[in-house]
Amino acid sequence: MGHDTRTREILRAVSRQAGWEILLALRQGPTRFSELEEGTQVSPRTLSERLRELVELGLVGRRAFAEVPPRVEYTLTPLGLKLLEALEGLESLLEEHA
Amino acid sequence: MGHDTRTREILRAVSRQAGWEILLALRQGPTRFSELEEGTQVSPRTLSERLRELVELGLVGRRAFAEVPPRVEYTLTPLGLKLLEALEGLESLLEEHA
DNA sequence: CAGGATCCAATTGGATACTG
DNA sequence: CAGTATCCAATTGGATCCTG
Repeated sequence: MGHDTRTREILRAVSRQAGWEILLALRQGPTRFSELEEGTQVSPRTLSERLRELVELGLVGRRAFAEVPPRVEYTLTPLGLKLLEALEGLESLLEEHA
Repeated sequence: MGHDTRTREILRAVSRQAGWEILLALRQGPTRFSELEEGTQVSPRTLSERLRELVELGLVGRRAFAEVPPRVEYTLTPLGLKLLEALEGLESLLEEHA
């Protein structure tokens, strides 16, 4: 384990269940838990776990509103956006080479 | 599931056990199975599985020599090298932002 | 609505022993 | 040497039900 641990954690999170889909969805703007649930077709258990990871890694922001019923919005952080763009760059690099 | 499946498989493979370490080791030049085993500290089971994936994905090349005892050398393909470089670029992008 | 808790199934990976 | 086979432990994720 070296200084690259963080990068690997990020790659791991993104490549795991619903990771990539969440980032794509959030690029459209702030998104609620239930919207992500529909969009990603993933179980609440997994969705909440993945979101927690992504928030912890600084890729996703979480904002809770004191309302009834409760509302929580997830957003892409600037870092999350950069990552997503970098990954898409990587994607086209791989496509050329296919 | 869309056209990005391949990219995700690649990210997944690299972020899994010994994935990244294999690519790093291979950049030094052709490497044998046993050398990778020592270098990555991973079980033969996992190492062989990961290598098979990476070969299948086109990131790693495999060359077997008809010798006794047998010799097999793994190398980085041009695509593997590009990927590694891209990932390192991503790494420094993430570090700035840490 | 946004999750947490629980139980279970599938996947992943280690340890060890074995073979072409 | 370069793996494969087997058995087992740990991790991951789905389904379902529950709650602040």
